[in-house]
Amino acid sequence: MSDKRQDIARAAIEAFAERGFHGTAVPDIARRAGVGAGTIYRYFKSKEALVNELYREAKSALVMAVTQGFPPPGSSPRQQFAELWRRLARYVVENPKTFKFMELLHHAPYLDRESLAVEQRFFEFGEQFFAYTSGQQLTKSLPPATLIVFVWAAFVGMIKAGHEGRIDLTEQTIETFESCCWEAIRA
Amino acid sequence: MSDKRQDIARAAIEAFAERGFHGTAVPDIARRAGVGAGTIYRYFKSKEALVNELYREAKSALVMAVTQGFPPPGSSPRQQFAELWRRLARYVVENPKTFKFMELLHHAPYLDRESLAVEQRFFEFGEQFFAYTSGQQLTKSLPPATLIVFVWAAFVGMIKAGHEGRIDLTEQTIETFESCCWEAIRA
Amino acid sequence: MSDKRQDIARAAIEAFAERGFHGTAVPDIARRAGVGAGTIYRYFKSKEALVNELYREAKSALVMAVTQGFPPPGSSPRQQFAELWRRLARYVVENPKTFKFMELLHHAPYLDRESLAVEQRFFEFGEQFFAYTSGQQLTKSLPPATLIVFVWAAFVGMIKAGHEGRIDLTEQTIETFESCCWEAIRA
Amino acid sequence: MSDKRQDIARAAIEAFAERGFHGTAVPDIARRAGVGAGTIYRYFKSKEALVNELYREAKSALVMAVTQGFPPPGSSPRQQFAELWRRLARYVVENPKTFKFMELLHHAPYLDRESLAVEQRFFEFGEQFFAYTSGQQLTKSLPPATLIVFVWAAFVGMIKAGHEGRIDLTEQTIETFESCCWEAIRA
DNA sequence: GATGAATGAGGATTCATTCAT
DNA sequence: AATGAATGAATCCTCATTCAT
Repeated sequence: MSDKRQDIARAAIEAFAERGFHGTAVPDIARRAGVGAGTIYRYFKSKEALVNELYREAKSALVMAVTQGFPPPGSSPRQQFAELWRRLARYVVENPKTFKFMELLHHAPYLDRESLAVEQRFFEFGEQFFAYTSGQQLTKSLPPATLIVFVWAAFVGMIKAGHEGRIDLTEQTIETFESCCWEAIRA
Repeated sequence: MSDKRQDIARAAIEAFAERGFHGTAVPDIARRAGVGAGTIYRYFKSKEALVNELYREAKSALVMAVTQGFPPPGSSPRQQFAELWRRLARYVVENPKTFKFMELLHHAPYLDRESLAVEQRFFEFGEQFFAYTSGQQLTKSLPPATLIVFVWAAFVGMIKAGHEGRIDLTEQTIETFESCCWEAIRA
Repeated sequence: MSDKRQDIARAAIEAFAERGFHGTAVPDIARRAGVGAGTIYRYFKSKEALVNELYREAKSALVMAVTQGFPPPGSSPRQQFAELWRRLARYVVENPKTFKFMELLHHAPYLDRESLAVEQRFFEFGEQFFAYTSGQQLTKSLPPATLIVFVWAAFVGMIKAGHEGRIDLTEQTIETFESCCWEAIRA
Repeated sequence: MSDKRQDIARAAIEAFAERGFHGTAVPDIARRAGVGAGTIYRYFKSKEALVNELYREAKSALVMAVTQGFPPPGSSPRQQFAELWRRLARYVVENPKTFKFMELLHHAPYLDRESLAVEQRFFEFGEQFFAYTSGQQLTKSLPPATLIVFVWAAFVGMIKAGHEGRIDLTEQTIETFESCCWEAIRA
C-alpha cells in the first residue's frame, strides 16, 4: 500500500536536488516515482505548486527537527548552541537530498510568498536565540541577523563541502566546525 | 566598435545569474546582448559550452583578482588573511552578477571537467595558504581543506545574505565577518 | 430515485451547448451530472457515442413535438404552417440548451450515419408538407427542398439571434417572423 | 517565394472550418501549411490569437467585398438589395472555407472583444440599409435589427444547405432565395 | 561575419478511458 | 452498480540550434 503523494514528493525532491527546477522534467519525476505523468497533477496543481509545497514541507520539517523540545531544560546557552548544531547536522545527514533541494531552491524566483514566509520564520528563530545570548554577553554584541547569517553560512558550507567530497562529514568534523563557529561569535 | 563576444558574455552572465542555466533562453541572451541569436553560435559551440567558458573565465578572474601580487611583501599572515578577504569582497562587490552566476552554477551537472579543474585550483590556492599558517601555528591544526571550506563558507554566506537584503554589505560588516572568521580559525 | 442516465444526458447537453464537443471534458459532464466519471461509461460506450445518442434523441424529440397530432383536423395549410412554426418555437423556447446543442453539433464530423439519418427524416417531413402546399399552388412552385431550407434557415436564424440578444424572442416577434416567412414562400 | 503567414492562415481557416477550434490541433495546421509547428508562433501569439486574427480578417474582407463602392450610383433600393445579396453570394462562393470558418466560430467563447466588434460593425451596416428602406416604406416597418436578422438567416441557411448538398448553389437558386427574401420583408 | 526566420524535439499539462475497490 | 484514482497519449507551446540571405 504505497502513498503516491509521498512517492512523488520523494522523487521530486531527489530530481530537483540533482538537476534544479528547470532542469527537471515532470515526466522524469513521474518515472522516478513510479506513477503516470498525469498522476502528479492529481496531487499538485502545477510544477510550481509542487516545488513550493515541497519546499515548505522540507523547511518546516527542518524547523521542527531543530526546535522540537528545545532548549533542553537546564542547559547553558553554549550547550544549546551545540545542541542546535547537532540537530541541524543530524537532520541534514539523515535527509541529504532534502537539504540539497532546499539549498538549490533557496530564494529562487518561483518560490511564492508563503514559501518565503516559512523561510523567514526559520531565520527568526535563530535571531531570537542570538538576541538572548548577546544580551547575556555570551556572544558578540552584533546584530542577531549578522550572527545567524554567519552561523548558517558556516553550517551550509560545511554540508555542501561534505556533499562535494571536499571534507568528510564525520561527527568529528561536524563538532570541529561547531566549535570554530562558536569561537567566531562568542563575546 | 563593440566586442560582440564581450557583449554576449556579459549578457549571458546576467541572465544566468538571474534565472539559472535552464531558466535562461539563448534568444534572451542574444536580445540582452544586442546581437542575433545565431551570432552566439559563432563564438560558442553550444549553450553548455557557453556556460562552461564563462564559468572558467569568471573563476579565473576571481583567482587573478585575489592572487595578483599576493602576498604583499612584508605583510604578516594575519594581514594577508585580511587582504585576501578584502580582495574577495572587492571583486564580488564590483562584480555582483558574476559572483551570483558562479555560485548558482557551482557544481552543476552541466559543468565539464575543465571547469571543475579551475574550481579546484581556486581551492588549492587557499589550502596552500592555510597549510602555511597552520605550519606556523597561527591557525588551528586542522586540515587546510577544512579551514578553506570554513572561510569560503562564511564569505559566500555573507555575500548571499547581502544580496538577499538580510544584512548590509558595508565595509564595516565585511570587516566584522573577516575578524569573526579569523577568530574561528586561529590557533 | 434519480435516473442517472437522465442526469448525464442533461448535463452533457448543457456542457456541449456551451463549449462544443471538443471543448467539453467528460469529467466536467460527470461533475455537472453529480455522478462519477466512470459512471458515464456504464451508459455510453464513449464520448462520441454519447454525443450521437443525445443528438438523435434531441432531434427525435423535436420531430415528435412538431409532428405529434399534426395536422390538426380541419386546419388549412396556412394554419398548418403557422402551427408548425408555433410548435417549433415552443419546443425551442422550452428547451433552449437542447436547441443550441443540436445547432452546434449540426453536421459535425463526429456525427455518425444513424444520427444523420434522423436529421434527414426531419427534413423529409418538411419536404412532404411543402410538396403538398406547392401542389395546391399555395406555395411557390419551387423544389420542396428549397422551401424547407428557406423556412428552416429563417427559424434557426431567428432563434440564434434571440439567444445572442440581437432580438427579443417574444410571441410577437415569433409571429412576425412566421408571417414574413409565409410571404416569402407563398405562391 | 511563399508567404508563410498566408500559408498558415489558409491552412488554419480550412482546418478550423472542417473540425472546429478545439477539434483542430496546431501541428495539423502546421502540416497543412507546410511549415514547422513552431513557425506558427512566430506569426501568432497563441492558438486563440490565431483564430481571432483570422476571424477579424475574414469578417473585414467580407464587409469590404460587400460595401466597397456600394451603393451603385442611381440604383433603386430594390436593386441595391439584390446587389448586396449577389455580392455576399459571390464572396461566399469564392471563399467557401472562409465562410464555413466564420459561421462555425460565430459567437464562440474564445472570440475576444475586438473580434466581436468587427462582427457588430457588419450587422450595423445592414441595419442602416434597412432603416433607410423602411423609412421609405419599401420594407416592412419592423425594427431594422429584425430585418437584418431575417435576411442574414436566410442567406446563411441557403449557403449552408448548399454546402451540405441539400440544394444546388446555382445562380438561379441564389436569385430565387433573394427574391423570396425580398418578398418576406417588403412593405 | 552577422542575422533572425525556421525548425522540431521536448516541455508542462489535460483528458478520455479503465479498473480496483 | 458506482466510483474516482490512475494512466499515458495527445495537446499547446518553447527554445536550442541551423542556415539561407
